[in-house]
Parts: sequence; C-alpha cells; structure tokens
Amino acid sequence: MEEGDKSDPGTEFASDSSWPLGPHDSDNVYFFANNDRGGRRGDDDTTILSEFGWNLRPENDDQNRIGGLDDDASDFTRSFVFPDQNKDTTTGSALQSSDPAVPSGSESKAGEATTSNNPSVSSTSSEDPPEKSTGSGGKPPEIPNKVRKKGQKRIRQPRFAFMTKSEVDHLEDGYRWRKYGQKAVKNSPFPRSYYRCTNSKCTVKKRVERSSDDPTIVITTYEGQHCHHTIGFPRGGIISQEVFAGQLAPPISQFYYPTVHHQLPQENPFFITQTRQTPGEAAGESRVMPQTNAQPPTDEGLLGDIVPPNMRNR
DNA sequence: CGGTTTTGACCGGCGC
DNA sequence: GCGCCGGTCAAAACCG
Repeated sequence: MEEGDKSDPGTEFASDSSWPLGPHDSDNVYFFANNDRGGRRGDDDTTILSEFGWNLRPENDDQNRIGGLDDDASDFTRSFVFPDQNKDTTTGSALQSSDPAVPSGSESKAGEATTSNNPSVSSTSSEDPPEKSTGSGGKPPEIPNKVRKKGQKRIRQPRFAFMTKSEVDHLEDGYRWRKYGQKAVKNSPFPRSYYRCTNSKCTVKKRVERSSDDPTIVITTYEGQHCHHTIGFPRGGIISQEVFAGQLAPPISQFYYPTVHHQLPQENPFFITQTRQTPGEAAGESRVMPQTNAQPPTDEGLLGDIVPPNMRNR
C-alpha cells in the first residue's frame, strides 16, 4: 500500500476558518495537506468546512477493542466536514439532498440511503431500512426499497465528516451502530469500517477509518440523518439531537464540548484540532461541559457553533 | 437466544 | 469493454 490517501477520497477540504467559534485555545492544531488522494472517483461530497474540536468519549468504554481510553489516548480532536451539497449555502437549502445532480461520480452505491432523507425532513417516513433489500446472495444491489431505475443515479445523502485525534477508532456518539462491513483502503494500511444505525428506521451510516498520514487521527464520516434521538449515554449524557434537525446529525451532540482551538491558517485546507481531555473525562466520568467559552448553546445549540450560518437551513 | 462482528463475495460506477 | 475500487450483503462466528 501506498499511502497518501486520506480516507475520503474525494473529500473536499475547504478551509473556512470563518466559523463562528468562540475563542479557543489554540493548543494543538494539526494541519493536513490536501493532497489529492487517489480516489478514483471524485467521490465524495464531503467537505471540511471548518475546524472544530471537542472531546468525545471513545466508544470503547466497554465495548471496544481498541485501545483503552484511560490512557493517554484520551485526546480527541475533531474537524468537521460537510457535504458539498451544503456548500452552496447560499440559500441554505443545502442539505436537501435533492441534489439532482448528485455529484458526479460519487455515488457509488452508497447505500441506500438516499431515499430521501431529506435532512430537513426528518422524517422517517420513507424510509425503511435499506437493508433488506434483497435477499440472496447476489442481492439486488441496492435498490433499497424503492425502485431505482438504472439510469438513475443514486443520490447520496449529505455527509458530515470530521477528524478526531484518538487512539480509539470508533467513538461513542450516542447512537448504536452495527458494523456491516470493513474494507481495506487503498493507499492506506488501515481498513475502513462501515456502520449502520441500529434503529431500523434510521438509514444513517457512518464510515470510520484512520488517516494513513497520521494514524492517530480517525476520520469519521456520517451519511444521512437520524430520524430518532440518541440513546443517551450510560453515564448520563443524553444527547440532544434536535439541534441538528434539519442538518445532518452530527453525532456529537453531547458530552464534551471542548475547547475549540482556533487558529487555522487559511491556507491549510485541511486541519484538525486536538483537544486534550483528562483521563477521567475520557473515561466518561465527567461529561459535557460546554466550556467552550461562553455561549452556551442557544437554541441554535451546537448547530450554532458548528454550522456556519450560511449553511443552515434557515 | 438475540444481537453484533467478521469476512469473502458480489455489484455497480468510473477511468482508461 | 475491462479492470479497479468503494460500498454492501449475508452467512457464519462470536458474545453477553
């Protein structure tokens, strides 16, 4: 394998340091060059709009296999990536996956999703779990449930990705996920894992992989929008997802609200921040602490912090 | 026993 | 048209 790839092939990294994040400490900021990774397809539509960092508890708490979090592995960092679709933002409607155009080649088959989940509509409705579309071994690819005709490209749902500096691959985000696949990533020694929300009505999926450039960084990409609330965390954290209603549902909503480090060189398209958390926190002992200086989430909640105004639906 | 993970096979899109 | 590759399926293995 060669390296050089960054997980999301096609992910676009936009440097938008204009996020309305409050003052942050700028401890460690990591920058990644936006090399083009080799993905063949321009794949994705994910874009990093800005940086933002907060701590999350590694899922591993009790179930993970990867490193422990008690140790120093406790630093997490994240950066967000938004789908191109959203980029437009000019109006804000962005998230509508309606994107007729479905980015070029991006859609491989991402899965079913698509059906619609318009982010803004949170509805559940439509969708049924893609999963079962088929049946037999050869399974009809994806036609999720609905009939997708050939010719019709599958519409990829908006994606939301972020990077987290963590030794734990799969971070706890308040939802329950079932792994449905794992693949070796080209140009990377690390495999990519595919997860689907266990809620049968929810079509949200996520991919988790490690950056080949920096193994300490985990890149998590969410696709779709949850149509339900989080399950809450064992240690009491409950997440509110509403903030994101209408937006992708960033998994995060919860726990730590770390310090966001600011200071991103505009020139660097891709960056991630690092936040450090104490072992205790990592262990989940303390949670959520919006200490992001000031501004507790208002009704815009996290959204207000992480989603640039021009990206909001309204 | 039910839910989750593992893993090889399969499918479809895209580039050449 | 072919091969590559990302993404998904599904049977078997695991685990609590």
